[in-house]
Amino acid sequence: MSSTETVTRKEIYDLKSYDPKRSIGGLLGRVKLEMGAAVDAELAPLDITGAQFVILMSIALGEADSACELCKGISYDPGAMTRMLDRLERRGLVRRVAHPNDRRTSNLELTAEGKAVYPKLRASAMKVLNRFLRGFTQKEARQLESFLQRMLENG
Amino acid sequence: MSSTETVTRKEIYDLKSYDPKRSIGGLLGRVKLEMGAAVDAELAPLDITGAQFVILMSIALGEADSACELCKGISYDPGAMTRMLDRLERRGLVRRVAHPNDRRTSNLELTAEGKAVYPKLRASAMKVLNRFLRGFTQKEARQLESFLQRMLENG
DNA sequence: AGAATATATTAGCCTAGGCAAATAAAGCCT
DNA sequence: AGGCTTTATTTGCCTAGGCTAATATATTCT
Repeated sequence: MSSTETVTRKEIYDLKSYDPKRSIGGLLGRVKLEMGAAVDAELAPLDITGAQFVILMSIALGEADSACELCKGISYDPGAMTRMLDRLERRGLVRRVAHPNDRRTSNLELTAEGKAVYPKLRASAMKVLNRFLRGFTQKEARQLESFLQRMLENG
Repeated sequence: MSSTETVTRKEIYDLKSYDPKRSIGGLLGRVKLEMGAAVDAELAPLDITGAQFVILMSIALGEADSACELCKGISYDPGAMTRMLDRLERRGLVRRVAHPNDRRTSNLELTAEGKAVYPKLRASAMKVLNRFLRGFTQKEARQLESFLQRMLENG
């Protein structure tokens, strides 16, 4: 064993090297913030917020058809979800339809207007995302996806 | 040119392949959310929130010594910052000291208690971050940092 | 110096999410 | 059927950030 051996660490950051702002944590928060603002700006002409976008997408893609499922899917507060859906319903994008067998819940559907804006939402989000990924190769993007996926599984 | 050539795309996502939830955007939001919750949980015993952590770190590292600089550094609302500093001051972690040459602003300092908790904050944040990065090699972590940095520069 | 401009902070109002309690309807157990 | 537990949603209250206007200093420009 050489006296100058490189120690193989299990941990990524240690007390010496950890710089909050340049760390993955700091960068991640920052990127999320900027990307969120960019999405909001992109959707503003449609009078739809980034938060609403997430809900609309979930419904459109059939990932959830009730408030409860929506909450489970994205760790969102049920009370906040009620109000979110109230807004989307008032806004004419979503409809609550009585569930045939369960009177506790409502099935959620996009209205005609909701279906009409959906492709625009999709395109807007994609546009922003592609902008932030300018200069990335497909391989790098897939790698970044996999890194984030792994972090999620570690959480 | 072969009829089966692979088209080199400039854009990472296209209308066919873009799946919001599995996209870098969706994953990023999710990871941020989970990591934020984990940091909050880790700091809860110290009665300090994740948001407060960010401010305290900025002050501790000398990245900002006034409310205004803090806001600039992290895109935070000035009004919210006033109230944030009010809370930190009431909490006994931060002190506003008169600036000798400019009576509009105050210099921000950590109190003795602030300085005392600082290492704990640092350790807590690091711990959470390392947990989310379990299984990552140093090389992968550096690569992830660089990806995020590039996204930030694209923003 | 005096006016116009820029900067730093603060206060008021609004929106929106988190939490806990309330309500309602299922589902289960016997 | 009657009672206990679970599930789904809603409501009220609290906290906290965003936006705008107000206030107080500084700075700059004649």
